[in-house]
Amino acid sequence: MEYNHQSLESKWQKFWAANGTFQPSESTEKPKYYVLDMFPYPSGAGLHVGHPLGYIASDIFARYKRLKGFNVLHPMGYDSFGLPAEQYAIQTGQHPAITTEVNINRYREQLDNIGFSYDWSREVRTSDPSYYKWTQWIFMQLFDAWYNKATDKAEPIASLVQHFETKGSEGVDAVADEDVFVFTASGWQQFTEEEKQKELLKYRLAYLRESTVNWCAALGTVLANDEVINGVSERGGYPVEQKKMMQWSMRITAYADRLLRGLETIDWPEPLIEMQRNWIGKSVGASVKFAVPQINSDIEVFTTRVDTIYGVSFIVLAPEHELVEALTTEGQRTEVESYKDRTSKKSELDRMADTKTVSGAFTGSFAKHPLTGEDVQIWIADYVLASYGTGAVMAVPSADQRDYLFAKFFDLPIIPISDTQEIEEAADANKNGRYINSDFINGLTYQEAVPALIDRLAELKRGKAKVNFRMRDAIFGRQRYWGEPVPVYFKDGLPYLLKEDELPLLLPEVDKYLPTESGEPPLGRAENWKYNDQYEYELSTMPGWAGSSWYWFRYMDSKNEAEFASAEAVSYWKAVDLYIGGSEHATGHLLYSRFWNKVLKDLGYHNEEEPFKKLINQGMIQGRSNFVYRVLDNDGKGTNLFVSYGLKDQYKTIPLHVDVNIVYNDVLDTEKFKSFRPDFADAEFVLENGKYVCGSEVEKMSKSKFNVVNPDDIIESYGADTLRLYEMFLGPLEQAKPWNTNGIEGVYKFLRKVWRLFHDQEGNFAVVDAEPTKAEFKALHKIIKKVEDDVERFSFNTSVSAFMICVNELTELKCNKRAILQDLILVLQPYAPHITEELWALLGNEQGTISYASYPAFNADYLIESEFAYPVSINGKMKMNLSLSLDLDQKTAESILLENTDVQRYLDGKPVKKIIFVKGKIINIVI
RNA sequence: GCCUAGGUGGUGGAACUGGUAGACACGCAGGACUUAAAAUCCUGUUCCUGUUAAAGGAGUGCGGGUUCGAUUCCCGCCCUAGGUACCA
Repeated sequence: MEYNHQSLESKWQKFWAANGTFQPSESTEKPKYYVLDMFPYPSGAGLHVGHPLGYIASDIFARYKRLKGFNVLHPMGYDSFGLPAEQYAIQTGQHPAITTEVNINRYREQLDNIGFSYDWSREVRTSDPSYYKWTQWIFMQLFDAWYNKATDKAEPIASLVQHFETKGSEGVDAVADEDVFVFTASGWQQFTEEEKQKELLKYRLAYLRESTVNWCAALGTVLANDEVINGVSERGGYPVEQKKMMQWSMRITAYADRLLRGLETIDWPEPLIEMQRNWIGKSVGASVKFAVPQINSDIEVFTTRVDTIYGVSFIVLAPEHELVEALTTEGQRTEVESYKDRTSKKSELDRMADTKTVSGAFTGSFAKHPLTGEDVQIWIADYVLASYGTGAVMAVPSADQRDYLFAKFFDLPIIPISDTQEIEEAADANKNGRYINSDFINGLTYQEAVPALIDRLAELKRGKAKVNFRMRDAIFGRQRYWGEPVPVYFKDGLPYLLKEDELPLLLPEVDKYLPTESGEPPLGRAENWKYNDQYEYELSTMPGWAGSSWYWFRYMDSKNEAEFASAEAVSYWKAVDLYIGGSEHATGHLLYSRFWNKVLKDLGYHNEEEPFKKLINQGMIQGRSNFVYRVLDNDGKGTNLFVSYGLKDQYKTIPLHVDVNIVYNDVLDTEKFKSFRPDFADAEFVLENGKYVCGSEVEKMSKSKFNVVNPDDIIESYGADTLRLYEMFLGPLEQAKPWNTNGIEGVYKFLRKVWRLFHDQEGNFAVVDAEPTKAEFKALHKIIKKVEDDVERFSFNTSVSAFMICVNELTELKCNKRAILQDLILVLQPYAPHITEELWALLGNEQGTISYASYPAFNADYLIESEFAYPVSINGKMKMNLSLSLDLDQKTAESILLENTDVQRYLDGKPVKKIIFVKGKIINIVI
């Protein structure tokens, strides 16, 4: 029988599905292991060959762990709320649920073809009411919680209410809005219900507040900061403007420090950790108040270099700063107004791009330096951002380059503050010297000056140590249809939660998926969209990241109707042990998930501070486009003559994308090319060596570039096992690489060789029970050890090579012994599950039992060779081969060496200075 | 600018804590089997010198250093990819 991947693979895929082979047993002595893939958004284009890379890696790992005796949870689902289905609905009127269903079915079909060991009985879809019921439930938990800094965790809002009732606002140390009131217990009791709710909203983790949002008019929705790239929307590239709106927000800033600290406890790629760190953007410094007597107010600034305070020669405010109006004197009003006007006209994009030109305007007012009491000028300039810190900076031209340029341009004083500063050409921010021109810190070092200054400022009530974060609270509303409804209704303008048993709040039907005439979100079109026919429901829906911020819990207990997951399931499966996905989610999904995980922990639903213990980023697979070269006539018009790549420089040509699926190893199938496009039907070719060779280029995989390779086509011709092995063989998992089908034959050949090991030349099954030789055992034990090492460090590409070497060795040895081959396919099973299941069955084992078999043991004895020749260098240069027993001790080896006449000849009679041993053998002789 | 990762044959890539650089695969060249093709198998394939060969020399982005020995460690530079930015 020949290796027939098609019948064999579908047979085993059906077997696994019918037998529930990959459902973990809930009651077991085995240790648990949770392997998770980032679930996909089911787009209409289906999977291309780049998508499954990470899924294949995690599947290999999951199958490996099962063979190693773990109880493995390896689920899959769909992040099925999202913009494309809604855009499609706007264009065609088809309900997004239908589009989504169709796309999911196609995804499922494609995924099934690859032979993944998912437990599909746990599948989740974020757009399914039985799922989003719990997304809404979690929103309710967040609404009903506040962050207590004293206990450093979130607590039910009831504990805050109780505190207010008994002690008033005193002693509450919360992360909250800035405009919270101060009141006594009786003061609280005198609040009306409305006033109480209004006050509590300032503390809730999910809260409503007017905030500046990234409004994208073209998409008709607000976008999160990470959905805006360089001032345009990530999706579609439409312009984004700043707009004030009432918005649901999540108080993620309360967790800034814990999100930062947690990064040290998890095993994630360094670049990803770095990205989250930057995103959170913690800066340790001080806030300092500069008094402005004219307006009887203070300007508060944030600085990370309080030690430079005696170098302050002016203050700069963002043009949008709230005090600018009051500070502007009559004489300066025209100038300030025109400057504000100019900056407001500049788009965010221009303002970011243009960091070279210095601009600003003097307000005419002065502030008092908190320590010297001197007057410093107050300016406005667009290099100060309203959105960071306090929107105001103390300018120290001698130590900050931006301040330096500003001071030079407007001819403001530059005061050196350190004896090591060199400020002829540029600012010098070094902290190495001792201070000068700095009153009581003169002569001190940086380490001494900072605490002294903070103490003095605190004494004067002009400043204090402060930590500032770049991260903002996350906007949690989208003016969109295809998302989770927020389980909230409004009474007298204030939000109230639905009751828990009223969930899920189902997404209502609408006539169109567009905003209403009055500019309300699509839900404004729903008929009678009211709570108890009386109170308006929230009209915005949740953002895309809501459903994905907790989904790993749902897999633990996906059918549970009473809880998001049972306490038993959550305490058994704990956190995700291995998470594989792309790095594009670094500051979105992966941050929000950590946030929600911490909230749910604080509220007592589980006990894991971090949701994803180990994370691997699979590299993106790019497309590799092929080109043909069309010869141009004298008028520069395209002819029907195409010239091969190597000869194209002899003609005037224009490159055209050609479908990579009619090109093999860069050689064009000219017959297929003629039917590729109607106008190529009578194409003629200038060949080289009888072939038409195409050019190539690495680009993004996309339909328009004709470089999309569909996994289904590969599986059709080579099989899923080949696809799996080849995707791993392509290179290191974490590295980005172009897809190139050229090498796939080698992997396919390998699988046929495996098949032939079990069969004789006539194709009959021919495995014998004879005792294996030492050489055969050695080949086997080498591969067992290698694969074990490789899988544990996710080096799948080197394993594939090792398999090839092993099979070549066994072929050479004509090995057809059961004891060897049976273990070989067990080791190969995670990589190529179909062919190994088939061979396992051919060996007479019970069908399907391979998944529960244990990984073969590796025996070191077979790896140790007793005697062999190996090279020895003299003074680092390769000189000779020695044949020595390995387990010699150093002294014996030395004496043998020195007595050996061959060796002496190489040493030229010189004395030996040193003999270098590595792992028990002589590597080098120094003379 | 800053942060992170990386730079090895015609190509993808290998070399685990410094120890025979180029495993394995593709491609290419030659050969066997075959009427032929497919499939399969064998040989060669870093570059330079050398008629084949024997042999020698160079060689892991560039320039230095440490070491008996460096793709690996250190210093300085160049380039590529990803992230990020008037963040005070």
